[in-house]
Amino acid sequence: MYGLCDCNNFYVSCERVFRPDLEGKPVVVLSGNDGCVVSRSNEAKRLGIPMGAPIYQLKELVEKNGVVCFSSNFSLYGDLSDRVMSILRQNTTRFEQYSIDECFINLDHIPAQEQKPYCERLVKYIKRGVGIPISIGIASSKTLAKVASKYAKKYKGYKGVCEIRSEEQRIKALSEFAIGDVWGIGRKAKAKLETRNVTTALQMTELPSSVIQYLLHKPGLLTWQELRGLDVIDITELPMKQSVTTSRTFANSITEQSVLEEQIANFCAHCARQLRTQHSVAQQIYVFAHTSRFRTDIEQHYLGELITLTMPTSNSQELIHYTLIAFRRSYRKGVLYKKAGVVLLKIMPESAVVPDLFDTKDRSKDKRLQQVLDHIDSRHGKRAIIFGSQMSPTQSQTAPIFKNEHKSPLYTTDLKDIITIKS
DNA sequence: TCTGGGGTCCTAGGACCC
DNA sequence: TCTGGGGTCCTAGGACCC
Repeated sequence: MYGLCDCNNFYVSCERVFRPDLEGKPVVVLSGNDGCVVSRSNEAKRLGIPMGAPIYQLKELVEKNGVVCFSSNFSLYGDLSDRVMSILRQNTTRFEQYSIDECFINLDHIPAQEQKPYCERLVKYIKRGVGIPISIGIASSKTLAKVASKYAKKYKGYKGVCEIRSEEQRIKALSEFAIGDVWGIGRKAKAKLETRNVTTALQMTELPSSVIQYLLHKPGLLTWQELRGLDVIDITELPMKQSVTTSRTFANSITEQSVLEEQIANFCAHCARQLRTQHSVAQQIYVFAHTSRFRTDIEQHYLGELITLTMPTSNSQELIHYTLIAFRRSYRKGVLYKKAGVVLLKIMPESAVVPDLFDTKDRSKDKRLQQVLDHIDSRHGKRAIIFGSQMSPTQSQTAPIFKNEHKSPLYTTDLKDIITIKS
């Protein structure tokens, strides 16, 4: 049996840990650049604030009801996520983290009739110890456990834990569960199933497998089996990410090359640092930048360049160097760039790199330098020391690049001294 | 005026091989 | 007139997730 543990309204709950006065009030957390609503308290949901809505469209509703808005604060959410996850990890023999606020725990080390009370104690313990409310769904497959967790969240009477164990419970739960809410059924799959008059999860399980295979292929078939109680979806925790992305939307469009390059260098450095923390290297870089897709008054422009390196690396300086070369290949003067990003691909463990006989670079020297820089970073905080390319050489940009007007405190020391080195 | 960010898996089709 | 069969690997794009 699995327990799917899901933090309730996670980002909002994180903000409330430090602001208990906001309990019972409508609260939302916004995406980067204070754009869209990405997390809502129950009160905000009740006001009809939809997930993903641009906040500027809700101005009136927000003001009228005193909705409290927060900019996203990912170091805070990551921190609280780690605390919740480490408790759950200690309470199972098999732990699989699925996202920042969700994980599956195996419950087979506990007798069947004890599993529900055990999970109820976990819910209480995490609320008391970390301050985050969670829900747990118990079932024999991951998809059914997700269904159960939705019921646990929906009805107060469950005290945060709902289980689907008997066949009767499974039929009952699925017969009232909308097809589009099933894990793995997105917009397209929902539409296809509706042409076969399927609107509930139960009706999907009643279609023959051949029809599911024809309509939805392998992923759909797996979901179908899971809904029937079979445990077939594997969430193998990849020890290493297969790609690393850093991208941002700017508060105002950027046209100036030097300003854009500074941002792109920053994105690249951020990716490279992530690579090093997982002791891996990348052999490909994809850099992109484009105009706002919502603007109809200007010509859309999309820049995307892929570079393959002869030697995979995690060295910031080297990655920034090639990223900027790629970027300059297609930067166009006068274009209003609204978003940009860097993706590192072809990732492999550092230990798997085979030295190149004809390599002209002194890699051990580069590595030692990088280690010193990382050491300074870890001691004095991120961006304590940065490359020159990460700072704009021109001062013409006066408007802020990003918007974060409602960010909660970081509870970490600010760095005043910034050392710059030539890159 | 203003509209997020970061991932994974699967499939079809092309290139290439014998 | 008529142009095979079987396989692998890679890539781009679609779909989905939180």
